[in-house]
This record gives sequence, C-alpha cells and structure tokens, in this order.
Amino acid sequence: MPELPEVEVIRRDLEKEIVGKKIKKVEVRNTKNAMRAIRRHKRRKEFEDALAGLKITKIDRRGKYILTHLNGKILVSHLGMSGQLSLTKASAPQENHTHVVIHFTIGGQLRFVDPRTFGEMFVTEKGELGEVKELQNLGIDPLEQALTWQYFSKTLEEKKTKLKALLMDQKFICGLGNIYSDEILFAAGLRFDHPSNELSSQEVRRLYRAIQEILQEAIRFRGTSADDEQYKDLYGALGEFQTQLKVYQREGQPCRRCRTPVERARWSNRSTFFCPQCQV
DNA sequence: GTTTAACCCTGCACGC
DNA sequence: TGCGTGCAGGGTTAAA
Repeated sequence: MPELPEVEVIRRDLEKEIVGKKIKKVEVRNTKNAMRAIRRHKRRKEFEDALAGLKITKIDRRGKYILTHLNGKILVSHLGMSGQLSLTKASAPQENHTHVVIHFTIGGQLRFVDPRTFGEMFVTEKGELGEVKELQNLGIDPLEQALTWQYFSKTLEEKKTKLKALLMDQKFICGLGNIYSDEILFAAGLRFDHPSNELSSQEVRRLYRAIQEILQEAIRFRGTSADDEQYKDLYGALGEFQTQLKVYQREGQPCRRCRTPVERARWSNRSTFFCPQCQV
C-alpha cells in the first residue's frame, strides 16, 4: 500500500511526465466503484468538466495526498490501499478497476485504478484547498525542514501514547503507514508499544534519525512492493525496498541483526512486526 | 485524552 | 471444483 515514499516516487515521476500537459477530456467510468472513487462529487460530469481543458502546472505532495495543480484548480488524489496511477498510451488495454481516465491533448492517458476503492480523487478550487478537512488536519511532513528535533521531542513527551500509534498519527507527522512505522521502529531499536513519553534523549534522537533515513532509503529504492496488492509506479514497475525490509512481513524469519525470529503482534486491528530482542 | 472497534471494499488463501 | 470465511489495510468516526 502506498505510503510516503511510494507517493513521493509517483509525485516526482508525475512532475517529470505531465507538468505542462493539457487535459483534453476526463472519463469517469459509469460504475458504482468509480462513483466511490470520486465520492465528493455528486455527478461524474461535475468532476469531468472541472478538469477538461486545463493545463497542469505543478505536482505537490502532502503526506499521502498528491496535489495536481491546474489553472485555478487542484486535483487531489489519495491512493488508499490499492490505488495506482498509471501513465499509458491510449491504445493500452484497460485494467480491471480503472475508475478514472485523464486524456491529454498530445496523446497518452493517466489512469486511476483502485480495486479496493479506499482511494479517491476530487477537484477543488485553488482558494478552497485550505478548507479540505483532511489536508487541514495533516501534521508535519517528515521530509520537510519543519520537522524539527524540538517539535518532535516535545510532542513525544506530551502525547503519552504508544510509539507506533504516534508514528501513524497523520495529525502528528503525515505519510507513515504500517510498513514504514515498523521499519523505523526497528531501525531505532524501539518496540511499537513503548510509551512515547518514556524515551531517553538518545532514544528520541535515534527515532528522529530513523524516520529520515528509512524514508530516504525507501525513496531511493523506489518504494516497497511487498504485499499481495503490489504497489506499482507510474510506469507499472515494482519498487525494490522490499529487499531491504528488516521486520515487516518477516514473521518467524531470523532478525537480520541478531537472528531471533521476528514476531508479529496484533495491535489496533493492524499487524505489527518487530524483533523481541533488538527492540525495547 | 487515549484506545479500540467498526466501517468502507476486493482479492486471495484457506478449510471443508 | 466450489463455496464460505477470514484477513489485509488507510483513514475516519463513534464508543468505551
């Protein structure tokens, strides 16, 4: 499932590929799930007409949201669990669960494919972006300069919650999901259920550094394609960070550091993977 | 304030 | 072979 690194890889590729292009027309499939994909719009036509004829000027990212800037408008996309943006020729066969197709004037298409329909797309006026609640609530992006050591350690101290809950809390820092929070906690040598306000300053520092390092590495490897729902980039290629995973989905396999079998715990309706020896 | 569970959904693995 | 069941997960919301 796409988390910050995957979304950032897609953002960078979109920036390279579609900035400057003009949208000829947009097609939303006439299916229940396609309507679910654009659920903030009452009618397909409203979404389609909002984008037709506009030129793409910039691609931004906030947490796991991709913001495609057009003249006066912004197309907001969230890939949910199984969403994929795919850049193809118009002649390429259409995959199952393709909900939205954006046609460019110079040819080629951007398709939104999402089997589990947790993802969505919507169009907003540029001036109204600040009113989108989900974006308002997002915390600091961990790759931005604004995530300072001071803010990070102060929040950990104040929150008094389990570390994994905090890492996955999009209102604190945005973009981390199940895979990267597990990998970050392993890299920092901390357990998922360690109380956030009971860390030494050295441990806080390790965690802070692990966030930056794991995310940068994952972007360098073009994201993780670990699950049955394999993440694919804009061109349909898989990421390669799964070869680097230390604990995620490695239950029963020896820890890469100490050989102790990796354990899996059920926490808050999610699986969490950790080394009982290396993480305290 | 924090934690848990349910909800939305589909594909897949599994057992019978 | 085929059916039913459980599970996976992101984000939100309601309840505990």
